[in-house]
Amino acid sequence: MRNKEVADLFNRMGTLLEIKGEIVFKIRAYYKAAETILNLSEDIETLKKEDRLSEVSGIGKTLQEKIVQYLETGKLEAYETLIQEIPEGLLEVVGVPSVGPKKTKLFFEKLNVRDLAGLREAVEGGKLIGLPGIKEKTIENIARGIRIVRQGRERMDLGTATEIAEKFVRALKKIPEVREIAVAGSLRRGCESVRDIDILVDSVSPGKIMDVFVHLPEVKSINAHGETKSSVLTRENVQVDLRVVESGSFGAALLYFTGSKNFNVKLRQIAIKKEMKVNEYGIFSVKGTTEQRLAGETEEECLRALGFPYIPPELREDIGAEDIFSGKKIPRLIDLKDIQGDLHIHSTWSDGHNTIEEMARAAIGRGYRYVVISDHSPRLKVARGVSVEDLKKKKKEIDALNKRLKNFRILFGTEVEIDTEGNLDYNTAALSEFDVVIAAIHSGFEETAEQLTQRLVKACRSKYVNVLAHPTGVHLGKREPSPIDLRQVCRAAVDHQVCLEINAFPVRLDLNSSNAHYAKSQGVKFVINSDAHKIEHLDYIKFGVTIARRGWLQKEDVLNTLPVEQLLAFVKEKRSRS
DNA sequence: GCCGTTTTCGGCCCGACTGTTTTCAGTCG
Repeated sequence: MRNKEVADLFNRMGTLLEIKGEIVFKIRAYYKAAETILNLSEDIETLKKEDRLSEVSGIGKTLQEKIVQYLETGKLEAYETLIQEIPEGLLEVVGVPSVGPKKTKLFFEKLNVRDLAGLREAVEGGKLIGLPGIKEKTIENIARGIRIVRQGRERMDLGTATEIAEKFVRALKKIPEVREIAVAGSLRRGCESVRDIDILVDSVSPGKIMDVFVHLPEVKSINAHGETKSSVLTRENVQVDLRVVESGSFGAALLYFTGSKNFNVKLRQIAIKKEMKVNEYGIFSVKGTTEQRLAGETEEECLRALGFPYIPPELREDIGAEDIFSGKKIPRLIDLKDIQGDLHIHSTWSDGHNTIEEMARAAIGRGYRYVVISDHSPRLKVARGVSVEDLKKKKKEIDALNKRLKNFRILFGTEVEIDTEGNLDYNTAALSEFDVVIAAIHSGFEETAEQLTQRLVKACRSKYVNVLAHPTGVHLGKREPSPIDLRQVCRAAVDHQVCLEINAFPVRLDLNSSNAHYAKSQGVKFVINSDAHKIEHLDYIKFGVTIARRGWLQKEDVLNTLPVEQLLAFVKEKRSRS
């Protein structure tokens, strides 16, 4: 897949054209194309080969030619020409907070600033003083922006972001003037990772709320402090934005601040066609110069005014956008309460922190009907994988516990290693003893895409494998997803009755939502698992459900929404088949 | 640069905050 590569190229093109001062619509076309390509479920090379690039909306004749040229030669002439004129280093300059394309151009033309280092020198050398529209305050802001860039504001995982957001929500809720409060933005949409946190408050005293907010102990510095909108940086370098509106606008504001950006743009375009207007204060009908408010209090009401049913935040993305805007029915998405058991849980038998009993009781406390204790296999030495000899003892412990537990089943499972040849780390005799077998790759990620793909495919062919855990191996901030051929893996999974896991561990979230959406289209069945290594991790399951929802999954797509008997029947059927 | 059951030309989402300005441009989301 070279989709990301092409998308990056177009994004860079867009930014450089912005600095150059091209008309905004041309620039927007590049950005839009980049985003579309990034969200394609199909390989752009396949589309090119099959001459179907023109089917992609937002990609016209010119961009098609550019894509073809780049894919074939590895270079784009237009880009090479552009960077002769606008240095590539300016891409990092324009990335500095409070420096946009206009200032970047100004610094380049007047001071020959060509990259971030150049900007820093110019600021420290006092060179910015005297430039048009630049005074002391602006220079201060730029200096701060440079510091922020150098510290690196990375994307957070959903777990970290949720924690920080909850801290702010708790603190703000204590203000009596807060009538309602909600987290919005990418966190509400459940994005795999988020860059900043958006909070929305319903109140008639915005000033008071703002004052409390910017002075909370978590706040390190204040980016902006206005009447209804403020932005701060926490001590962990996380940006938190707060917006205050009144009740009549709360739904419209929530809709607006939840995004996604593309979703909002689309809504507004539709509104215009219907002689309506959408902003954060409401939905209005526009007749000549008179505006009349039609909705605003709740999201449902706003969407209804525009002719839509309620659209869950997780679906307000590019994935499936065409279905939404063409008026297709919104399916009933899977819900956390549909989950009957967690199939991927570790215990002290390998690298877990809690005993089987402790994990089981915690699972009972969360309303589950069963769990699979799926400890690592011996090959994964760092995780103290369970030896073949110990498996018998472990099974005995589980059997004894099951006799004591009512209305709950502990299943005997494993997360068995797939070695570099695609073989499993337990022999057939051992594998046949498990109730459920999860297979996973934890090493040898440096292999080629083809090799990695074949390892997974071969694992699917084993009559004992029921689940492929974290199929791409992605680990936020540590490891990029393996370049596996998901199409082949999906086919093997369907052919051999293997479920693909949505691993809910916040730094993993693997499959991610777009992969899950694609896999569903290929007929794949799923399991959603926490991969818990201690009791508290069991709650991560909610992030997995969020990802599943973002992938348009329904209850019937997910195996661990079934009662234990049907789960075991699924395993039995495969074993009897091969 | 894209796109079209009002258009092949003339549109292309909307508003807050900041810092610099005497009414607005730039940046951000």
